[in-house]
Amino acid sequence: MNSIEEKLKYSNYRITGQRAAILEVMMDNRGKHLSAEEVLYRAREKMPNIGMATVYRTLDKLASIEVLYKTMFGEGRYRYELCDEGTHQHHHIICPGCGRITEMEDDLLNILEQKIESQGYEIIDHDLKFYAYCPECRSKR
Amino acid sequence: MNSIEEKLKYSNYRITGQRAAILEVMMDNRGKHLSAEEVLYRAREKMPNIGMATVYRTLDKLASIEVLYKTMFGEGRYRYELCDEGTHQHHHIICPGCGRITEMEDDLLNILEQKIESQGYEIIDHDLKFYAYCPECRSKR
DNA sequence: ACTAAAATGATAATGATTATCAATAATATT
DNA sequence: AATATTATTGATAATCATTATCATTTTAGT
Ligand SMILES: [Mn+2]
Ligand SMILES: [Mn+2]
Ligand SMILES: [Zn+2]
Ligand SMILES: [Zn+2]
Repeated sequence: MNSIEEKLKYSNYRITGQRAAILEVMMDNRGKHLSAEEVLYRAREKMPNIGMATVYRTLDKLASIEVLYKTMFGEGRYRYELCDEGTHQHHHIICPGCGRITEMEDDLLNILEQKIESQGYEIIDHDLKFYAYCPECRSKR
Repeated sequence: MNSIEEKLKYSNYRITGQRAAILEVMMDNRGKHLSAEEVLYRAREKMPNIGMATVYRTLDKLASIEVLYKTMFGEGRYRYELCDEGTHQHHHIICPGCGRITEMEDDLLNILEQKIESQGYEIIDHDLKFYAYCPECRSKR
């Protein structure tokens, strides 16, 4: 169960026009971290009458089957992005100066996860964020 | 600048009765993760007229000088706890079944942080969460 | 075509956080 | 000590992202 198609198939929920539009938006914006509002705006370019409740519902559904990754970068609203396929979800570096979000691949967490699993837990997900001034913002201080 | 007293002193903001009460609440609940509402409730036991705006203001202020750690465990509201002194902030394991939060010490992130700093970033903070079914919740499935 | 279930969109409701502002308290100045 | 200046407080209203409601529409299975 790895590709988006498989996840959708096994979720057995209907691929309506609205949902396809939202998924397209997310795929068109691979690597970006979109808020529900931004998704609504872009989805309306494909489907002018789509409502915001549908956007919220669909984003949550896609997140629940791990097609999307839903997280908050400390601004009081969730953002969504396509999940990494196969590999571990990447980490984020958020600059408190300019708000820019950088991504980071790494496998060190596997070690921690093994430790946690050896204590009887079943890991579903993880979320690692660094708050760090980026090189540009640092030079401006 | 490590102990709470030092942090308060260098922050030079006034230690009013309300602020002392809130700080006391947090110290009485070391290891717990309290919402603003819970802090309000407990603070009112010491100071019946304290208002909720003051609680929010104070919690944010204490978080800004790193006396408190403010984070969200995926339920749409922030929670606050005393910062670890000296050492690195610990990590959290959140059980999607029962909501229980477990803490975890570890130093592996130092390696990642060095990597990030070598790229010119200046790290302020980090936040690592694992979402994992706890042993009890696992056996109930 | 017919029926049952699922999805949609408009709108209202919720709930946590923030802003406002007059009243009060703390500190500095005389 | 009295006064002036500044910060803090609490009541309340405002904000804003997310959720709930519900009548209507769409879909899938027969
Ligand atoms: Mn990302
Ligand atoms: Mn903790
Ligand atoms: Zn920056
Ligand atoms: Zn549990």
